[in-house]
Amino acid sequence: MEPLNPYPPRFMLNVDKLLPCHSVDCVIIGYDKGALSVLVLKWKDLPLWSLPGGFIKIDEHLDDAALRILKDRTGLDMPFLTQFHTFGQAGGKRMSVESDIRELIKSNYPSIGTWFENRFITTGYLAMVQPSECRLVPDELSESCVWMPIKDLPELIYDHNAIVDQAIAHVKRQLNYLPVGKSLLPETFTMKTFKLLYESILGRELDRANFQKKMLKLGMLTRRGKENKGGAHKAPYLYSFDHDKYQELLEKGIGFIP
Amino acid sequence: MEPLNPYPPRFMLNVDKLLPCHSVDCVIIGYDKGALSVLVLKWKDLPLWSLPGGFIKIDEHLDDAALRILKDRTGLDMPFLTQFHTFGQAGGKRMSVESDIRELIKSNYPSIGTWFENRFITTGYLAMVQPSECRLVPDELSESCVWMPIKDLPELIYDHNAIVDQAIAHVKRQLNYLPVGKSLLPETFTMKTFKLLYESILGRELDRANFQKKMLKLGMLTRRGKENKGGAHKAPYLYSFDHDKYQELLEKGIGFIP
DNA sequence: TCTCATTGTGTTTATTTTACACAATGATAC
DNA sequence: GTATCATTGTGTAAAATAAACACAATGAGA
Repeated sequence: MEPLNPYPPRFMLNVDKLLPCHSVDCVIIGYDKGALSVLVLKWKDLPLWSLPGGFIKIDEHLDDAALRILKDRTGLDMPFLTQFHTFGQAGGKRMSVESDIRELIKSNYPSIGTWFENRFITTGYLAMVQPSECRLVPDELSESCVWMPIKDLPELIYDHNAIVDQAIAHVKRQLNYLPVGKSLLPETFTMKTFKLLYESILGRELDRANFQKKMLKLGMLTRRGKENKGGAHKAPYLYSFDHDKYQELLEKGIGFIP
Repeated sequence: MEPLNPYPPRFMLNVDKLLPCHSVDCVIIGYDKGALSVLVLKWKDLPLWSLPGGFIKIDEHLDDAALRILKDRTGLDMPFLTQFHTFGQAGGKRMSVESDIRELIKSNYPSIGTWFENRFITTGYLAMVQPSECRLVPDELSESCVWMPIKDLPELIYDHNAIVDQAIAHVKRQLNYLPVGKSLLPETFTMKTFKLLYESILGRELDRANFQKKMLKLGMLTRRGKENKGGAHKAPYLYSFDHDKYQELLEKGIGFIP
């Protein structure tokens, strides 16, 4: 005998313990093989993609809600995480897309009730992580949780594409105050990797020689030996961050890039 | 015959049409006589000071709520207004102060009911205005609405003092991207006034000659004649902004100050 | 051992920042 | 009138920084 409903309710929100008009969306950025990626969720049974997000418990700090969501998706405990904007749209584009999605949710997950019909204000959080450190786990509504190159993101629900754009713009503008290197690079890395990271964020090429000299002069890098696995060329040094010095420079907002 | 309740309900919130867990607090900054000031409200009948704030209507954009609150207090239609942080505290300091205030509100404004017992997430908005352009109007809970020098603010309710501090820190850090001159200075001004404004924001002295040359070189100032009312000294030029050029420089984030 | 893309560092030039000098101004005091 | 003087507008030299490019060293692969 076939089940009557091919999409039985597998998801239950404890709605009574959540703030009814505020949510969190996370733009989780990773860097791998020379490109920036964002963590996105593929919905169960539905042709929808979205950012990892969630709701805030009645007695939970907003930042803690973001941390919890991040930990649930990536397993990470102490990632770099900061809010970058609160999106307060009441209607317009968001609502028009939402109506389709609401229908889909209603028919597939009737147990959620009218929760998704609430009007939510959502705070966008930016996280920067090392993909290799993550143990990706989709949420109850999703079938998978994957890294997608920022240059080639699928269409996301609501205004999530715009949220990603704004997160990237934030990173670009706040570059001198964000721990991009420390958060996105592995423990040791070559100067070429470091420069490529900056170039993918800034969207422009940097002079190799000047980048190298500037970074070294800041005094936050420690040489860790040589990487002997490249091709037919000089083996580059490996570097790691002097975390104390790095933090000190960041707080003073001393620029890595003018 | 005396009224039974010396504090009759004079204030009614249309609670049904408001988001129940989100509010807006405005740090409205003005500049006058060489000092930065913030607009604060003195509560009716209570020894309390607070920032202008309010709630968001169900179908209102968060930014529009902030605009509405700002217009209600100052009469201004097109001020510079931007959000700078969303405060998501669930308990701690905020709640402990809040309990006193809740008692006061309950006994004095019983019609409000338990609204103020909700847990609110609040988005801080920064506005920069010219005090001389404002027609100050207190809100329903307040008896007055006044400019207070930032250096000498009274103790404010909740965590409003911390919100002000964070707003100022935001202005300092984002100085090169915020229209401080255009927003805070009158139509015409002397270079000395302009420099004093930057000095009060940055909290340090700037070289007079270099400041002047740099600002002139940017090409956003128009000379408007001389100010002939000073003391025994050379009369300074008056300047005004070339608004198009000013906007262009701001968007590119070209620095006024390195 | 020769090749060669890549790497580390040096040098030169242009630009910006900093510090300070100095003449011009114009209301005030005499 | 005119001498005074704090302030203002501009200039200039020194120091620091950024940009552009040169070049030798490296080391796996041919």
